Amino acid sequence: MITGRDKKRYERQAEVVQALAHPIRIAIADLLQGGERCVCDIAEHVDAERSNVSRHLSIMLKAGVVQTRREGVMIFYQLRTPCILNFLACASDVLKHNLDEEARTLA
Amino acid sequence: MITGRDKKRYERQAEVVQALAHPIRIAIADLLQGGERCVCDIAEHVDAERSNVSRHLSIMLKAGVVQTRREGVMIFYQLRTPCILNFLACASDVLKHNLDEEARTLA
DNA sequence: TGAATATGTGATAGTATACTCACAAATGGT
DNA sequence: ACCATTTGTGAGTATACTATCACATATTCA
Repeated sequence: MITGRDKKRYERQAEVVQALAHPIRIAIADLLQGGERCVCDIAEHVDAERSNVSRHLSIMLKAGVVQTRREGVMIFYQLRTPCILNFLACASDVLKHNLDEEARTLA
Repeated sequence: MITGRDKKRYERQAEVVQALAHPIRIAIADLLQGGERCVCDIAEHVDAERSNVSRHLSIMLKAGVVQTRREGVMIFYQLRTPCILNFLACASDVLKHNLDEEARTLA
């Protein structure tokens, strides 16, 4: 059986995972592979309104997935740990498995 | 700018990530590290109703995160790829960073 | 076939999440 | 101080998610 301590840990881990569980937030993480970007660049790249992107970024920031640096009027966001990219790689891996299995089913 | 193809990919990756973005589903993934388990064992371990666990498992199954094997009346679930565990490890890593930074802030 | 057990599903209600609009806050330059 | 630009936030609506209950389905055994 799960203990109360485990439950807390799972809840916190879930917050981190949740911070990447949205197409726009994944697109942001993917973009930030190439280094830090300001909000306006991110918004343009993912083709979403700035206020919306700002909200997504605040979710990622709160979860500790990204960190910020101010330079003048702009704020640059970057990934806080490279292991975040493993999320994306593993997700792609799962998708590839799904396709393989689908192909096998149809064959 | 993001292309339509990218958007589809991000949406699909988000589905996979979403399939782990819940405390119970993380608890399940954590449990399945130790090998396949039937639904009844999982439900007991995560301390949730079977119907609820069944739904969470169906989400994970649909996303391709787990796979099943029937044995008599029981259905055993197991992780489909070990890289799933990286999700949890990386989430823990992020949480550790968060604690470190909090400690630095208070110091 | 009929009972017993394990698993999955429809319907519902409560909660949370996401997007948009309008506006606030912060900074730099004139 | 004022204005322009970038970023963040409150409010409201629409959508999606979660948990629960009751019931359906699938399998085994007698």
